[in-house]
Order: sequence, then structure tokens, then C-alpha cells
Amino acid sequence: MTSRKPKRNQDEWIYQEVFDAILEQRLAPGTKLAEDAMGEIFNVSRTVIRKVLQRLSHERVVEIRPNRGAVVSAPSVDEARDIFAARRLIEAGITRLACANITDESADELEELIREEDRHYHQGDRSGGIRLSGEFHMRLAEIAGNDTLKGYLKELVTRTSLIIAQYEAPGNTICTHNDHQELVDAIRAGDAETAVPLMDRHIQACEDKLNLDGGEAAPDLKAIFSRVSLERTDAA
Amino acid sequence: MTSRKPKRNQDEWIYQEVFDAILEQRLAPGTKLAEDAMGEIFNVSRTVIRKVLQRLSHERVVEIRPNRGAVVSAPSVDEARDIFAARRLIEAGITRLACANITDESADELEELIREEDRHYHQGDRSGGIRLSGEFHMRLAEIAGNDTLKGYLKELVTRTSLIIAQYEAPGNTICTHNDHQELVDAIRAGDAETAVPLMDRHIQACEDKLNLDGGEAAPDLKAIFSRVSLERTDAA
DNA sequence: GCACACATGAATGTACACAATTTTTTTCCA
DNA sequence: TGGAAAAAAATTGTGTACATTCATGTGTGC
Repeated sequence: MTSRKPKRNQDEWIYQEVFDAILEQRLAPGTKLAEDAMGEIFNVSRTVIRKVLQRLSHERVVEIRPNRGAVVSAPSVDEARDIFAARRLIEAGITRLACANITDESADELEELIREEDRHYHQGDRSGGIRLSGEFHMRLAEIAGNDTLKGYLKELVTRTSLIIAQYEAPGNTICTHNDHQELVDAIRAGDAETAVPLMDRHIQACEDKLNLDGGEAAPDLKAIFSRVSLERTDAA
Repeated sequence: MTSRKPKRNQDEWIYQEVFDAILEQRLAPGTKLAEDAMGEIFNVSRTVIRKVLQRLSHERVVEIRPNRGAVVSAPSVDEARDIFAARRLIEAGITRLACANITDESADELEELIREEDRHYHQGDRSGGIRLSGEFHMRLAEIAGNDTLKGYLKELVTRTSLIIAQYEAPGNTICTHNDHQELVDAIRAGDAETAVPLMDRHIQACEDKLNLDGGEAAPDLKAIFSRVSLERTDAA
């Protein structure tokens, strides 16, 4: 029952389905996205699937390897650090703009998002919590009013979700929710000099909770086994 | 004589051709890019052209209107301001990183780029000058070493070129070349506190030289005439 | 038994044909 | 003659067939 949507905006619909699945971590990094299989799932031809995959690839959410198909991106440690650095920079700018444009009304909406996020987390709905946390940051970008920066942030939020899926240290919740509340307080007051450092530290804290020093995700298999075989060769 | 490249990397080649043509302002904003025509020009099927157009569309360099084809993007005044604001933010970050990573060798390369840029401008090669100026900023991003920010800057540089094509005030050269030299001096010294404001003012100067207050590019025709007809209706 | 070469299968890359939509031209009526 | 409706042409959207490439499995020679 794939609920046949009207033929209009098929791509958009399929794109959203795949995008959400990745954002909510139902599709793990490295998962292969074969064109035939996806076409069968969504009842469209490979043509449409290819279009969706290319779009996701431009957003760096999936990786298309020539002649070898598409997989969900698996950011390396270096990429992860680049992404967090970019987020600190861009969210600092967004926060500054938001402080200039904030109204009581939009500040209230932000607080509503925070409450909803808490609700999901307390109900054990991790996926929903991650999504809502991202929506908080996106709403801030909307308040800032710069569409270009908003587009970049959307990409960064999604890729951050991929990074968390790969490098989350076991038994750690990632985002401290109090951060968001303090942030709104400062932004509501239009106090950029307080809000910007808060945002910077918030994202830094996110990064610090991850296990980015430990080891790579997939490629370390190769490294591990090559070392093992070397040791055995030495012993023999 | 379309110099048949090997079948490998056809997209990449065609993408570069179109991209360069837009960057060097040989394709004006608003120009229609029909699939059949482009396919004939490059001797490939529409399939390949569509792939290229979709990529350019995601980079906001062309706009794809559903069922109505692709045109070279024509940024509005609001978009233009957003893009300059984003550039100030991102290039500030890049400049700071470059100050930390600079070596004498890469600083020398930057100065070589400046000289080449000057050479082109003095020979009256405007297109080449614009391209070289963009390459200077891109090289800085490479030195900074953050691939994500580099990708964003590439987009912003191209879109800036589109903005200049639309809103350049007549008889004004856009980029002051001395700016670039002062910038390299500060970066070579690793002096971020000097370099970052220099970069910020450099981009601000670029924006200020444009005619962003005057009027929109194409749509104002519509607005003007609709107002005129209203007035005439009142008068009659 | 091991390494290299070859054959097979599955998946992606491209071209083309047809369907759906938009734009232009033609036609008809007031 | 002007304008609106309808027909025609042109353009984009989608499905499908075929070409090409890569990965895996098999066989042969040493």
C-alpha cells in the first residue's frame, strides 16, 4: 500500500521519504541504495530514482560512486571536523542575524519547539528528538532571514545526523536541551554578545561528546586486519 | 569541431563548459538552456544534459522551472544581499583559518595569482580577470583546508558573478586589486585580527559598487508597466 | 595449492520513444 | 478588427531497451 500520490511531484515525495529516513537514522551510513530496488519500492522507474539520488548526492547525504551505485554517506573523521567547524561559523552568523530580527512571537514558537523536543526524548522517541532538534536550528535560520545560509545549514544539520549515527559514544545523549532554552533567552533579548558564544559552545559540546578520536568507521576494518595478519606472520 | 572527448566523464566536461561560460559572463542571466539544443551542441542525448542542468540547478546557477525548462539564474536584489552577507561570513571564517595554515610557499602562489589577474585586466580581458579573481578566493579556501566551506564558497563566487552581470554600475571596475595584495600581506604574517576585517571590507566594497538600490533586473519591467496602466486607468 | 586470466552476472550509464504539459499559432465569432 | 477558444507545435517528464562497466565466481597453467 504505497499510497499512490498524484503523479505530480513524485520526486519531491520520494526525496522527502529518503531524506527523512536518513535524518532519523533509519538508514545507516554505508547502506547501499540500489536503483532497481528503490524503483520497485516507490513504483517508479529508475529515471526518477536517479534524479532523487543525484539531488541527495549534491547535498552530500548520499555518495554516488561512478558505475558502482549510491550509498548513504559515511563521513570520515576529517569531514566530521570540517562540518562542525562550518556549523560553528554559520550558526554564529545566523544567531547574530536572529538577534536582530527576533520578535516575541517567533521566540515563543522556538520555545514550543524546545518543549516538543523534550517531550519526544522523554517518551524515548530518539528519532523524533533528533528531528526536532534539527528543526529548532532550522527555525532559527528562518528567523535570521537569509535563505542562502538557511540552505547551507540544512545540509549541515543532516550531515551532523550522519556523523552522530557513526561516532556517537555509547550511552550519551547528544544535545543538552538546556542549551536551547538559554539560547532563546539571549536571542529574545536581542543580546548577540551573549547568544553567539552560547551557540558556539553548544555546537562544540555536541562535537566533544562524539568519539572522533577513537577510530574510523568502515575503513579501519582494513587496517585492523592488515595489522593482525602482519602479527601472525611475525609469530610464524 | 566539438572535439569528441572520450565517453568517460562526459557530464563533467559539459558541466565545466557551461559553468565556465556562466562564470565568465558569456551566458547572461535569464538565458534559456533548452535540452534539445544543448544536446545537439555537445553531441549527447537529453539524458546527459538533464543531469548537468540538475547539478547546476542545485548549485543555484541555473533555475529549473517545472515543465518550462532551465534558464541561467537571475538573482533578485534580496537574494544578492543574502549572498553578499553569506560571503562576508564564510570568507571571514576562511580567512581566519588561512591565517593559521599559511606557508610562505602558498602565499607566493597567491601573489602569483594576483599578478596574473592584473595582467588579464590590463590586457582588457575582463572575463579572464573575473575568473582569476574568483580563483584567488578559491585558493584561499583551499589553504584554509575546510572542504565544506570551500564548496559553499565556490557556489557563492559563481552567484556573485551572476549578480555583477546584472547589477554592475556602468563604467566601474568591480574588484580593487590592491585589496588582494594587502590581504595576502596580513595572511602571510598570520595576522587574523588585521586580515579578517580587510576581507570583510573588501567584500562590502564589492557590494557597494553595485547598483542594488536602483531597480530589479527583469521583473521591474512588469511592475513599472502595471503601475503605468493603473495610472492611465485612473486618469481615464 | 596458488596466482593469474577469463567468463558470467548484476548493476549503472546512455539513448531513444512515448506521454504530459506548456507555448504558439490558427480559427472563429462578436 | 479584437479577443477568446481551439488546434498545432514545441518542450519537458517518464519508462524502457540496450551498452558499458565492475564484482564475483570459475577454470587453467605452473
